[in-house]
Amino acid sequence: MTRRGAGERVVLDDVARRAGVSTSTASRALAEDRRISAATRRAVREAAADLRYVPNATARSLRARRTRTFGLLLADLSDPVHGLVAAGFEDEAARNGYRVAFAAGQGDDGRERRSLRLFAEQAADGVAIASTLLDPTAARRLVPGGRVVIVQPDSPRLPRDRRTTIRGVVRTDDVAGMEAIAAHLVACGYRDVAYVGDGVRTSDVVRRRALERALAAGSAPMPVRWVRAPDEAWRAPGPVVDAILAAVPDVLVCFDDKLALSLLDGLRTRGVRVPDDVGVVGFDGIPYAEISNPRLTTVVTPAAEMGRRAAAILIAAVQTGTMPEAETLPVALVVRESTRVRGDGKGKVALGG
Amino acid sequence: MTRRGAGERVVLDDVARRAGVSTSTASRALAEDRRISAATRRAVREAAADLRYVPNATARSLRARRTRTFGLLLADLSDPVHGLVAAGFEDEAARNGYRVAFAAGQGDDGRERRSLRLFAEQAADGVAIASTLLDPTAARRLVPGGRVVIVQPDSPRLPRDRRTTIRGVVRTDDVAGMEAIAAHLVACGYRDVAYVGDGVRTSDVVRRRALERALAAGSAPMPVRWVRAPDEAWRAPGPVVDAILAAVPDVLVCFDDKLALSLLDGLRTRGVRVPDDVGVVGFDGIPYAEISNPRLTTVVTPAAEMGRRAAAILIAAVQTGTMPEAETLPVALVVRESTRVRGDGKGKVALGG
DNA sequence: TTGTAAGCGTTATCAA
DNA sequence: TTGATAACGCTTACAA
Repeated sequence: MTRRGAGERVVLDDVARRAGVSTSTASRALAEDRRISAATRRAVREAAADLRYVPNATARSLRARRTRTFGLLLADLSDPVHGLVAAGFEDEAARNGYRVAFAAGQGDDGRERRSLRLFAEQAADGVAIASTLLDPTAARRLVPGGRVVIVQPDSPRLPRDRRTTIRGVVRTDDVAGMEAIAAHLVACGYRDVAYVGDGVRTSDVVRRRALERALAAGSAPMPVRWVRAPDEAWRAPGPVVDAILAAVPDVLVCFDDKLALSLLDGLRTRGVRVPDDVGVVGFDGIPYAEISNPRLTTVVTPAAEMGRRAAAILIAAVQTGTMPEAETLPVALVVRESTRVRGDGKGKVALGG
Repeated sequence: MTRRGAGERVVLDDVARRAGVSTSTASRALAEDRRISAATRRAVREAAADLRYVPNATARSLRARRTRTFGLLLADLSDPVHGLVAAGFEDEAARNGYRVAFAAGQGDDGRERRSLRLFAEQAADGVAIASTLLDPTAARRLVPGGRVVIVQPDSPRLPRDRRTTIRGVVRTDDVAGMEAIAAHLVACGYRDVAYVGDGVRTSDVVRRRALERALAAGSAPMPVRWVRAPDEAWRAPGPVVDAILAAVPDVLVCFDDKLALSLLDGLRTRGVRVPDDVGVVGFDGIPYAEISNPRLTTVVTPAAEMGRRAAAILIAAVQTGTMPEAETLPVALVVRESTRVRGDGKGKVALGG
């Protein structure tokens, strides 16, 4: 009864016994409690080391009523943007002593809810959700404690303009990004602009509207055509390319880089040259956009930083007891090869007038 | 004392009380224990639903001495291959009721060990490690229970050839992949072959050796030149491109797709045309290789499937008590635009073929 | 069929 | 400065 079998795990009692103290003293000693004498502390530390004691986080969590675990829910771990968000989140969390449990929602409402429930059962101290259709209120209801931060919310019920105040949200300044794109398009002399996106996702609508508004506001207002590309069009861009070929615009502004890069390939297949025949602009700044051929002009968003901020916000929420207000991170237009200044009416004749 | 405050979490006792049964009956009822009458079970279920009861996984784990959690340790979550491994792992784990905690080791030995220790404290039921320098034996020592599976081990102490038997390992058949590449190079008529890699990582050495061996074995044996590219060369391929330009070979076989795609860009910058001036071959089959310009000839490895197998192996190990033997997953050469049949004075290959 | 009680490994309270 | 003891919330012998 006294001796533990070979396979048994070493517990605090074993350490205490070996150090000749009580369990509580051992516990306090390992926590470097000042009330325990230095000598006793050392003795306990040594006993623990000798026995290769590994504290049981489960028991500790049960007692402490906090797990030092965050949940991270995202649509797809293999997506480059989400991968970066996850990397930043994990880094910041780990740096502060938090573990990260994660789940992939696959954009499926049911799966997302089930994952949140699992996080709730785990008693995660906080949950971050990336690119979800759930709005913060709904998500919070599913997480006891309601400590939820949403990264790049895609809820139709959530205001995304910069002025609106809301808590527990991290987003990029997409409007500023589109304004920068618009200015660039004007500077390049593009006239016939088309936006490529699904028209459904909130972030898609926000970006398109921002582009329209920015281009309508200039000294020479320009309308924006709209090429519909279903959500997963980047996997098989053929139909979208067909739609584009029906009336090739001067420049395509794409919802994101994945779609833009996919169109680069699709257009090449059909013999359309970028940027000679048509310019292409992306959004996100995924790593590959830097080395595509042609390299992609895009708005770079700080994906890893968003993850880090999400973790930081949760940590702050744990410490202060209140959820910090939304953060909107800056973006930057990076002009590369897929757009360029057009000749003064020379070269290609504009199709759209 | 009887009534819980508003913010308090609902526990099993509350459910039991509301259903008018004891805690144990409630517990059994929620577990659909056949000994509990159907009526009681329903009553308890309803009470739980009314109160929005969420079971406490921490308490359950403490009692059950298993957490239904796996740990996943990989170098970098934002790497496309690792992202896919993680996605597959999470999918298979979730499908079987396991949660996944993950940590990024950043290729740093100290971080890896610390992460494994955290998994140990968490009492993870199993741990998967991707692309680590730790060999299974060392890793197992750090994880109580030793339930560890290594995906694409990179340990110099681990045999990677197909014949050697070992437990808890999932890897791709790199040798077969390189043999396929060699056959393709021969078929294309390439004579001057160069391998680009760091010469340090075990997987790098394995791939290079396999290529050398395969090319030496043909009816017309060919030597393989070796262009050194430090581990992170893909981030800044300039120096490697310089080395290549010093004596441009017929074809470059790269350690992985990241490096190959980066070289595609670097070569283009210097005016070297692919595949006209030099062929390029990658390894891994990351999504972007399908739409690069030119599209990349590469060996496609089943990254997501590796993750899934790793999870399946851990699940089997939990159930059977023994770690299954190594699995070697098949790979497939996919010929695209970055290589092509030489000579015979043919013109440029048409796009989009 | 249901209830009582013990215990999983910690930490915090209260005494000494 | 240290030790006994009671939780934390759940599951499962053992009783009834």
